[in-house]
Amino acid sequence: MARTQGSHSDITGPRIRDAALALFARHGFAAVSMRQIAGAVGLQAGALYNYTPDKQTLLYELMREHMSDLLDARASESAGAGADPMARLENFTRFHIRFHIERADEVFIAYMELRNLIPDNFARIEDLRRTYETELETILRDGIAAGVFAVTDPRIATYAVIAMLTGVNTWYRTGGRLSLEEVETLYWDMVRRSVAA
Amino acid sequence: MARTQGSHSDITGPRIRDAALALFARHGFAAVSMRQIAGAVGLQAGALYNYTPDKQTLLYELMREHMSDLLDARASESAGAGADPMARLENFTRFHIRFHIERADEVFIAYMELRNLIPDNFARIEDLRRTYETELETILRDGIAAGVFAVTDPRIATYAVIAMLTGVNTWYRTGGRLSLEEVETLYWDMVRRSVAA
DNA sequence: GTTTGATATGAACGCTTGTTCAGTTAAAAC
DNA sequence: GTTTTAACTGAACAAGCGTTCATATCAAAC
Repeated sequence: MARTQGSHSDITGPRIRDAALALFARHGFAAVSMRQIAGAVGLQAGALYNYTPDKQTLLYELMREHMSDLLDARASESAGAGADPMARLENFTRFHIRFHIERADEVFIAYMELRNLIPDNFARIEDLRRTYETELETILRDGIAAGVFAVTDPRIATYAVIAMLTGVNTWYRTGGRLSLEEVETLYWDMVRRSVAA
Repeated sequence: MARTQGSHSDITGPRIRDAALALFARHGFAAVSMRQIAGAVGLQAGALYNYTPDKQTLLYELMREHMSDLLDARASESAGAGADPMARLENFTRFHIRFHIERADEVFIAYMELRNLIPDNFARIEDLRRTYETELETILRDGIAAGVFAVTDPRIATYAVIAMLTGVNTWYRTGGRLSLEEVETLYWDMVRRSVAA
């Protein structure tokens, strides 16, 4: 009988998700067939349905896990960040760049394939994203209240900073001209100046 | 006989491109069929091949025209912009936001569907984009030379500013809280501070 | 009024799609 | 050693895909 949730050992489920992730990132969700995914892990297409109820859910789970990982990783790192808004903003900036570069495929999918989610799933992913962005907005508001930031509209500034940071993914390649540490510092410099009082 | 380039009156060609544009933007290139496009303009699928040799070229032409329009519009506006780097940067910033919001569908496609282009077409579109971005990089370099900008890495700063500005498209909706003029001013404020000496 | 030629139809082509399922396999449970 | 059960295959399903083409339509040209 078909079965969607894990049993005892289950190494196949993650392998399918990894293959789907790579293929979706390279060719796009709509352009990848279940047969291609199955082929990438040495199975026939029908066997995939032991691990996912359908293709849509496979995509949704990839996105949900990614956003969930993002929020968990962020929670770990912001835990010991102290109260100073400037330090928190630097911490957020460097974290965002590092995490997003480390998971370039997941990030790409989470941005590009939103329209392939059914409305319910779309709303859930957007909710997680809003949670993440709200932390940045809070940092900005705290900094304004403390007089260290001069920002007219914290919500718009949040969008602006996130877009700028996520943009690193469009050009950064490992082994290029700049190390990740250098990139972080360059961007932190621009973020700081764009909001500092 | 089939024919790909315009004849005398030709209102159908543009109507097909408009329909394809809207459908590609909403559902993605791979998820839209030639029959859907044809249906949107009241034709059968076969008739589309009087106007385009294939689906791929239809996509490529949409992107190419968009990038071409962008470069033309930019050339017109930067013509009378003077020599002051600060003024040129403000002009570029406001132009970018305005043009990209006015053509949200085209922008969306030009970013999202790059991977559906065959390599030759991809290279051509990227070339046009690089031309556009180079103007911003030149403004930044001129401003550094003139001592009005303090930017460590002009190429990275170009990427950062473009990403920040294009990000407006992900949240801006006409009739929302802020007018386009207000958005331009908010972003110009952040761009200016992020690069000013 | 006939001819021309562009424009459209609608059926057909071969192929791929997501998904289902009866049947095979092989290992674990008793 | 037999039974149970999860995992997988391979074929099938109906539907849809991009594209081609013989044929029809109909306005403009002569």
